[in-house]
Amino acid sequence: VTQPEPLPSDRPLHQIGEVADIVGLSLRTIRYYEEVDLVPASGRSSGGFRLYTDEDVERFRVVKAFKPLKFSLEQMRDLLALLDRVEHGTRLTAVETDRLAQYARAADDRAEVLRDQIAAVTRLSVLLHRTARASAARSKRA
Amino acid sequence: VTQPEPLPSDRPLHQIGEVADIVGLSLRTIRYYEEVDLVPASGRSSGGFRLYTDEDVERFRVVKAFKPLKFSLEQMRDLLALLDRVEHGTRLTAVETDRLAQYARAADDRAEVLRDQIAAVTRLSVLLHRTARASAARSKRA
DNA sequence: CCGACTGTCACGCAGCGTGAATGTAG
DNA sequence: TCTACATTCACGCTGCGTGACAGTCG
Repeated sequence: VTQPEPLPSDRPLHQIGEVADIVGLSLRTIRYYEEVDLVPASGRSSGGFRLYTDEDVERFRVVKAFKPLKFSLEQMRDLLALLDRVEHGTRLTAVETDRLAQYARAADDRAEVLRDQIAAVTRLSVLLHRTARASAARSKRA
Repeated sequence: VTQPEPLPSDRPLHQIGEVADIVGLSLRTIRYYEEVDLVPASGRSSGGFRLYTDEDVERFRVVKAFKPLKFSLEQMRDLLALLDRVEHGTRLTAVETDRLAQYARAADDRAEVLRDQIAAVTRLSVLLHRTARASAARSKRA
C-alpha cells in the first residue's frame, strides 16, 4: 500500500535565493556546499540557475543543524547519504545502521559540549550584568 | 580599607603547557591569542619561555567562554580591558558601563542562538536514533 | 527593456593545525 | 648530560565574505 509518488512536475523548484531565505544560509554558503559536494543542486534552469527541490532544502536543514557539531565534510556526506537511502526506502546494512547509531551518539556528545559552553557563557553573562549594575550604582552615588 | 596586594613574587607563574592543561586550549591557540594581542604573556623567563599569572589564566577562561559567541577580536579585547579595569578597582565611565551591559545582552542573545542550535541538534539526534533502531528491527525480522 | 536575481572566477581573512629546526629548564 | 618542554618561522587548511563582471528571469 504505497502512496503514489508525486510527479517531479508537481514539486515546486526553488532557486538559490529562496532556499537561502528558507533555511537561513548565505548564497555563498549554499554554493560552497555544492562546491564541496555536500548538497549539489538537483537541477539547473535553461539559463544556468541552480534549482532545488524540497528534499534539497531538507538536506540543507540537516547540514545547518549539524554544523555546530563540527563534523568533517566526509562524515556529513556519509550521514546525508545514509539518510537519503533511508528516505528512499533502501534497506541499510547492519554496518550502516551501526554508523547511523554512532552519528546519533556523537551528536549527543557534542550537544553536551554545547550545553557546557552555554553554561559558561551564562555564568559570564550574569557576572557582566552584575558588574555593569554595580558600576552604574557607584556612579550614581557619586 | 584596601587589602594588601600580594607581591608578584608570591604569585605562582605558569608556563604555557600548564596553562594549556588548565584551561583546555592548545599551545598554538594560546600563542595565537598573544599574536593577535588578546592575551599576551605577563612575562618571559630568562630563556624566553612565556610566563603567565593566575589572572592571565582567568583571561583565557573568559576568552574561551566567549569563543562560541563569535565576537570580533576588537570586541573581545575591549571586553577584557573593561573587566581588567573593574578587577583593578578602576571606576568605569558611564559609557563604559553601558558597553559592559551591551556585551552582557549580546551574550544573552547569542546564547539564545546556541540554545536553538542545541534544540535542532537534539531533534535530529532523536530522529537518527529512531531511524537506526527501526533499521535494526527490520534487519532482525528478515 | 528594466531591475532583481543569479552565474562564475578569484582574492582575502580568521583561527588555528602541523611540521621543522633549534634552544631552555631542571 | 638527558629529555621534556619551549621557541620561532612558515606553510596549509576550512569555511566562508566580498567584490567584479556578466548573464538570466519575469
